[in-house]
Amino acid sequence: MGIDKNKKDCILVEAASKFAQWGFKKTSMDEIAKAAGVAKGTLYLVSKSKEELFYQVLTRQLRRWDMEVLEDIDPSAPADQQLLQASQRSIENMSKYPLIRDFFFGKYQSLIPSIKAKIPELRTLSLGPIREILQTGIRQGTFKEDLNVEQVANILLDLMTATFLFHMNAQTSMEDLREREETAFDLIFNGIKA
Amino acid sequence: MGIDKNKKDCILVEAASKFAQWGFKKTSMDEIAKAAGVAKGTLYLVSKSKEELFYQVLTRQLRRWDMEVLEDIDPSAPADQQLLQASQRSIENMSKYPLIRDFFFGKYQSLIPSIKAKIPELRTLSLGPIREILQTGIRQGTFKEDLNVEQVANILLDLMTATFLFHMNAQTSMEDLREREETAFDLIFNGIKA
DNA sequence: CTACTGACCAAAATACCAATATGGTCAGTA
DNA sequence: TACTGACCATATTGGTATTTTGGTCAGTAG
Repeated sequence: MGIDKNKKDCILVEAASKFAQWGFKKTSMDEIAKAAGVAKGTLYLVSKSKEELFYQVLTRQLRRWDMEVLEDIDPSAPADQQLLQASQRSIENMSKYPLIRDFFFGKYQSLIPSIKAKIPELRTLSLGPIREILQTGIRQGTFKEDLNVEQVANILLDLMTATFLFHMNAQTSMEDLREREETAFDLIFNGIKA
Repeated sequence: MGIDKNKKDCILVEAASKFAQWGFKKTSMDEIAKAAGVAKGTLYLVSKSKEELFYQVLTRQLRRWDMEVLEDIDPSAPADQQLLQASQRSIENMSKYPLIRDFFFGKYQSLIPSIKAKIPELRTLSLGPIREILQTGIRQGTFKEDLNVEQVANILLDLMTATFLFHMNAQTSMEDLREREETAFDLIFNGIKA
């Protein structure tokens, strides 16, 4: 019972594509339905509103993002190296996943009121890989054992977001971005204390 | 020769007030002129265009911001304490100086094309206090002596921006913001290495 | 029976355009 | 000569007729 799994997948994929291309406001449900080869009413078997559909797309992309971040990390490597790789991959992903990036930038805040209530859940999802690596690092003895994992993970995510935000605004070169990433990571890992 | 200093000050003050209240687009030159008790033409003795006037207002606010940050810092205190105070004050200032905050958030990027070219100068201004404290700290032996001051200062500014951005988006409490600030600072100072 | 459709509706967005407001200028004034 | 404000081309606004949109649901196909 319920909607066909393949049809649902197709709808969510097409919706993601359209939302990424035109943004939330400028993408119509008709457009999505047409792209998915489905009647408009069917969209409402997937989600009860456009905002809800967008939220589903967002969480889906976020899970894919997480997978991609974790996917090219060597679990047997030292945690600090894992963390550096995860950071770099996350920042790369900001170009690849405009919806997620805009969410981190707080763009949907004012545009989609209902998303405000969902921030905690979306954040929790976003923090997945970092949190895991931090915990691994603590277990391995690479990181301080009294680390407030949740707090530190949030700060790391903020830092990545801001690094990319600046990169976009100032249109700095990729080399500058890389260098900044590495300095930031070194700073986080070793601190600035003499 | 040139425009009267008091008149210029008055214009810049009123312009700052109006821009902060209505934003760049929704503030008219007529409005500013009226508020400053001056004819519209006089504004063009201060700057050759509206965008240029906005830029002048921005640099002025930025200098005031810097002064306020430095003003309640004890120069004889250890550099790490100075840095913490400067960070906290900067984040407080984000509420007080909406124009600066929006500049950090990259809001004028798309709105005022000419501001893109000015980013490096504005950034240099913004980094003033942090840079100074970092250098003091290195001289005092509080911070590592091989620190890339410019790079680290930029990262710290990014981190503050992002911390406040998240605070705004997720509408977290002031206590949460404070706690996050402190954890972030501890992280920057000591690092996460075991 | 039920997953799915698409004509349908109220509400929102858009295209259009006359009226107004705006950024910028410059001949004139105090 | 520092300053003014009427002036101009252009951009923005308000009003509104028209189209599009989010969402529904009676009906259909399998």
